[in-house]
Amino acid sequence: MTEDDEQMVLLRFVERFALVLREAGMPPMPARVLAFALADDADRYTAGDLARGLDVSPAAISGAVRMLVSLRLLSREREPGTRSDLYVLDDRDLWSRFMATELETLQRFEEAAASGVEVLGAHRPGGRRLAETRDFLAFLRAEMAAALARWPAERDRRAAARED
Amino acid sequence: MTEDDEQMVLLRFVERFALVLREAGMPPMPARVLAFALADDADRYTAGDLARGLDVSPAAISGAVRMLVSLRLLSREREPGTRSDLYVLDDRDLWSRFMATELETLQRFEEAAASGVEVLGAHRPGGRRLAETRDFLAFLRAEMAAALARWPAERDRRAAARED
DNA sequence: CACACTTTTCACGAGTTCGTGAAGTGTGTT
DNA sequence: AACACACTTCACGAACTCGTGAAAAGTGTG
Repeated sequence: MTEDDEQMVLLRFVERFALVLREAGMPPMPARVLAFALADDADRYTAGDLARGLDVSPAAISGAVRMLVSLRLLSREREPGTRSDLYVLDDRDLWSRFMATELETLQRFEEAAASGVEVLGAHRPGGRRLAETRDFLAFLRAEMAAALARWPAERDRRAAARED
Repeated sequence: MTEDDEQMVLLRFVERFALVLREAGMPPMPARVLAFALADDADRYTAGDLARGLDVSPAAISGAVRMLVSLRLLSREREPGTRSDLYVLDDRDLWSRFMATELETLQRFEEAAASGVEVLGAHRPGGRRLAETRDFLAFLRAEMAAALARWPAERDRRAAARED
């Protein structure tokens, strides 16, 4: 397999994975950058690396990494004496952080439902449905947070099991 | 508070709640219809009810309810001898069903990650990251499914507690 | 201090999505 | 059988999103 073939395989995967991220609400370019940083073998990238690797304009990278950094899915580092930032995908708990943003979404749902109960009144059918919604969301959010907290131990347990 | 004022309060809430649904990936009109059906006091609606209630064209309702029905968030009923379908929001486990679609998204992530491990190779850094991703997603999906299964009992427990 | 290099900002064009009005379809009524 | 009513489909216009190229800004080097 030539180097170009490998790159092709990688990019095809990137598009496939990015598509799922997009369906989950992430804009196309951040999705591609995240998928690429995850699947490519390097563990730190300059903006130029990402642009060349994905074969897109540097301008597109700029916006994408800004979003990913703000979501804490990528972190920016700077080696002293160099003129470009390095973007690092901290894979140790990348997905916990990804899910943490989902939890925030869940919380916004919950707050919206709660405010609905307030303005519409809990005694009416609509308000009662909203109250149930709010309770369910609160329950689910707590459960998810607990599950996320359990993951590191679970991961180590699995890794230890594989050692045997 | 006049009837119009109440309607205004309701519609304001609908837009607020729909916004969160949209941020979670639902198109605007289905989001509004779902929010309206949830917060308004009726428990079944004709397409016309929804169009008038939301003050949008019947055409917009048509597409929105089709999507919501296909997502099983709304169900279609037909009273014999009437010429319009009735849309029912089955609030008993509306949110479990909503979350079930989220679980499918999670599964697509998982499958995409797994296929990446296959084509890229588990021994390389990128492949290893994807394998961890796959494992995390599998863990989380199992945890969420378990939490969803616990909800009905939990809800009843809470309802019983309120009775005291 | 000017230059070389990288990244960012900006404005534009292509493509997509959304909701409407108008026409069409289906169903029950007279 | 013709009509009345409700809903659906379709094509359009408006608004938005996305990624690009060009210009600007920032940063280390000679």
